[in-house]
This record gives sequence, structure tokens and C-alpha cells, in this order.
Amino acid sequence: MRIVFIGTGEIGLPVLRSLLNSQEHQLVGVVTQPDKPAGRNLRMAAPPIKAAAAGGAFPIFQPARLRDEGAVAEIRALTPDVIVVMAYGQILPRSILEIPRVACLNLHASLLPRHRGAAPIQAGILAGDRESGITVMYMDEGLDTGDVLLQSRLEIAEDETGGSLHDRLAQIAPATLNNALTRLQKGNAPRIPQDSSVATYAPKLEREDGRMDWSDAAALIERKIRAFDPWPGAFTLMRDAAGHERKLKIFSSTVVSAAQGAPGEVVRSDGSIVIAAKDGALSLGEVQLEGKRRMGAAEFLRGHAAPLRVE
RNA sequence: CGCGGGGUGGAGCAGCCUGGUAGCUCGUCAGGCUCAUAACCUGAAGGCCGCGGGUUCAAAUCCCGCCCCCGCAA
Repeated sequence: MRIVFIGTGEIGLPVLRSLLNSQEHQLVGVVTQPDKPAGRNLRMAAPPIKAAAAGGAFPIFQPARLRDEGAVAEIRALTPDVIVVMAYGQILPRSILEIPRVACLNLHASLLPRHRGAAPIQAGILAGDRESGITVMYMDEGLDTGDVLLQSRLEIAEDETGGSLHDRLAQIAPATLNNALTRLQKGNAPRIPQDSSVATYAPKLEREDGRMDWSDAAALIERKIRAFDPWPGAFTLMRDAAGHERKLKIFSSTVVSAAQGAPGEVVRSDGSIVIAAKDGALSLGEVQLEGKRRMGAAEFLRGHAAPLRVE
């Protein structure tokens, strides 16, 4: 089948590569977000998908707005049988959804209807879900509300991070998509409506969402730290010896019990940084102070003899 | 020229503003104490203070240039 891939984020890379190498399907076009300034000197940077797709025998479009008539016409001209969307970052207008002859599919990184929206991976870990997965669905005009074609599932590990789950989901995505495409070709693809009554929504995460609230339960904070590693990153503010407020990123932690002290109080620091929360406390693992490199709690303490205060 | 922090013995930091014996915590090595120890005591090794240039009697410290690491923002 003739396939147009629409995506921006890294999670779509394995799917893109499998389409590039596919024997039975032909990648006839790629649509991704425009280059934008990134990095410390705000140099223009291409989205990961563009870099990976470059050099192929097909056009790469980077429209600022997918709903513009020009963009729609370009995609229509490719006469795709199927459009595959994964982590694109824009809502697709009806005019695009109607283009493909067979179907407009979306690969979503959760078991819909759980965690509709922009940050399904983190949401799953944060909620303490036991499993996650990739959902292939027929796109409609709603936000991740389309009928489900099929899903593949993954167990969420005890020490799963947002990053590790992201990578694992990315890897199972190609086979999942391939399965879906095969069924579409054979004409036996299922179409199962989502039960919206049990749907949850995972809003886009911002930097500020990574701020830890020490009055939360320790177990929740621990999940949050894992879910937000590496993005948007968990952090707390602390005062250094000079009284300056500095951001401390937290990459890992362990729940410990029998902690005394008010939420946010650093109750022990003999080689480990233990911060009290509700229903327990957290022993910090890897941390990183603003401007410094990432290091273990013990290393961090060597250079910070003064009592720590977080807020 | 987007904003900002940092590069000091193996690790993490202080010292820099107010130039003039290189310091702290930890690690390493040796010895001691101890039934024993990641504990404690004593001693030792280990640094061209990121690189280059300048100012000065004198530069880790002040000035200029460069390289590298990192946070914000995107």
C-alpha cells in the first residue's frame, strides 16, 4: 500500500525505519514539524523524523500549519492508501483525515481509552498502571477518541522510567502497525469503539509539572520521579550555604519508611539524602544541581556539608 | 550575538570580589586501636588551579581570547 507517515517525535523513528525498509508497503511521503531553534545557541534543528527520512525517494513536507490548503493539496497529491500518524504534535483537520483511500491511522503510546492526550507514557507510570502499550486507532476529529483497530501490550516494570517505557513502546510499534496494515489489506481489520466512560486524559507536560510537592505521598513522588525521567524532569528547590535558591533535579529515588519530620524536611544525610514526605520518605538516588553535572547522592553530599533545605 | 552556572590532587566542593604559604569532606596507601568493621586515631602519597596571552615585584585570584561540561529557554 502507499503510505504517508506523519510524525515528529523520536518515538516514531522505529516505525519510520520499518516503513522505509518495507517490502510490501511503499512510503510515498513524510510530513513533520518545521525546523525550529533549539539547543544552547538556538540554532535551527531538524526534527528527528526529518533527519531519519532524509535521502529517501519521496518528499518531506514541513508545513507550519497542516490545515493550510497548500499542505492538504500536497498530501492529497501523494494518493496514499493509508496515513500513519505518530507523535506529530498537531491536530489533523478533517480535510487530511479524508485523504487516504483505506484509513488514517494513529499510533498512540497507551492502552486507549486510558491516557488520551499528549503525555500518555508518563501518565501510565504516574498512575501506577501495571501495563502500557501501543494502540492503533482510526483517527477521527476528536483527541485520541477514534475506534481501536488493535493494541499490543507491555508490562510496566518496577523501575520503569518515562525514558525506558518510551523506548520499549517505540520498539514494539512497527510490528503493531504492520499487523494492523496486514489486516486492513485482508479486509478483516476490527473496529472497536472506545468506552469513553473509562477514558482518562494525560495533558501535555510542562517544566513546572516537574516540581515535587513533598506533601504528596512518598510512593506517588517516587512514581513521579520515574515517570518524569528524562522529561520534563523532577526537581525541587533547595537553599545552598549562601542562601541562594537553586534547582535540584532528581532522577531516581527509593521510598523509605520510618521517617520523621515535616514534609520537605531533610531528615538524614549520612551518605544519603532522605526527604520526608507524607506516608514515608524518599532517599534520593541520582541528582543534579543547576549548572553542575549529574551525580549520586553520596557524591553530592561531599561538597555540601552544610545542612540541606528543600522547599 | 537568547539567559545563566561551572572547569582547583582519584570524587564532590571552598578559596577568586578585598592578588602574596593550595584548603575541606571522601577515596587511596602505610601504621595503630579493636573480637571485628564501611567505625575511630596517626601519618603519607597525589595538583603545570581547563588552554593561550596580558597586567604586576608577585596571578587559582585581575583583564582579553579560546576549548569543554551543565541548567534555563525552545
